Amino acid sequence: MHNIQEIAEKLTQSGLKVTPQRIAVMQALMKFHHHPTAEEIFREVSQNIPGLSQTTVYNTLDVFVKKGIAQRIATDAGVMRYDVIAEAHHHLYCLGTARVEDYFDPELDKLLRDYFEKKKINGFRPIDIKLHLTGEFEEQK
Amino acid sequence: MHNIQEIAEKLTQSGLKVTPQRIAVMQALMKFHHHPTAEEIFREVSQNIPGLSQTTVYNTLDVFVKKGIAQRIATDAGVMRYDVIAEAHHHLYCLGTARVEDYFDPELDKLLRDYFEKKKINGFRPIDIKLHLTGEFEEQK
DNA sequence: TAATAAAATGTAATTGTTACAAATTAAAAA
DNA sequence: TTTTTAATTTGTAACAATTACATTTTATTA
Ligand SMILES: [Mn+2]
Ligand SMILES: [Mn+2]
Ligand SMILES: [Zn+2]
Ligand SMILES: [Zn+2]
Repeated sequence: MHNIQEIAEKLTQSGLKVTPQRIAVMQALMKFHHHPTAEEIFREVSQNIPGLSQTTVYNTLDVFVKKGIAQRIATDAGVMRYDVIAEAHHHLYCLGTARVEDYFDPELDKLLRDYFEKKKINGFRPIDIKLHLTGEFEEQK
Repeated sequence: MHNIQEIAEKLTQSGLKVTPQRIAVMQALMKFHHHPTAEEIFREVSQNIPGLSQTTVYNTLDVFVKKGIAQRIATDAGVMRYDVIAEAHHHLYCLGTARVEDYFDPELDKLLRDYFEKKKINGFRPIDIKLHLTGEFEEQK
C-alpha cells in the first residue's frame, strides 16, 4: 500500500497526473500517519526532492482533499493537519502535546450508526459522524 | 441570563475585573449563539464601544477560554469561532455554509457516557467527548 | 518527437492572530 | 473621596499559515 505503483494508480484513478511531488507527498502522508502539517510534509519530502516548493505541498494536499483521498483536520493550534483517508476512524486530541491520534472503534461506529438511523436531526443531513475526544495521554512508565 | 448584572458577577467569580469591553464581548457571544468569529464580535461590539481595539477582543476571548467560560472552536476554514459554555452539546458543521450549529442530545450523551465507562482507551484519559457531525442543512421550502 | 494542458515554482500578498510598549482604568487601600 | 497600583486596553508592528498569481517546467497525448 505504500509503494509507488499503487499510489500512481490511485492518482490516475482520481484523474490526476502522476508527478514525483505528488507521489512523495502521498508517501509522506502515509509514512507519518499521525496527521502531519503541511510544513512537516514539506520538510520530509524536501529530502527526496530538493527544489520542492512549499506551494506545491499546499497545492497537492489541497488537490488530494478535493479528490477525497486525503482529509483536512482543523486544530486548536490554528494549523491544519492532514490525514490519508482509509477506514473510518475518530480522533484523539491531546491537550498537552497538540497531537492528534487515530482512534478506531467499530463497535462504537455501529452504536452511532444505529442511533442516528432512528434519531433524525431537525433540518440537517449528516454526511460524516466523527467523535472528537479531547484529553491527555497518560504518562507511561 | 443576558443581563449586565449576571455577566459582571460571572466575571468577578472568575477573578476578572469587570470592564465595559468584557461585558460587551460576553453579551455579543450570548447574542449570536451561532459561534461568532473574533471579527464578528469585534464588529458587533464596536457599535457600543467606538474606540474598541481588535486586540482587546482577541485578548478577552482568550481570557474567557482560559477561565473556562468560553470555548474555542477550530474550523476547516482556518478561522477560530467562539462559544459560550453552558450545557454540554455537540456541533453540526455545515459543508455548504461553513456554519457551526449547536446540537443538544442528552440521550446521546448518556449513550456515550455509558459506553466510555466500560470501554477504556489505551493510554488516553478523555476529558471531553464531543460529536462532530459534518453535513448539509437541508433546503427548507 | 511535438503539442498542450496540467502542474510546479518563486514571490508577493493576504488573513488571522500574537507580541509588545505605552496609555488608561477598575478596584483596593488610604 | 482621593490615591495607588496592578490589570486591562490600545495601537502598531510582527508573525505564521495559507493563498494568489505570473512564469517555467513537466506529464501525457497525439
Ligand atoms: Mn486520522
Ligand atoms: Mn493564519
Ligand atoms: Zn498528549
Ligand atoms: Zn456550541
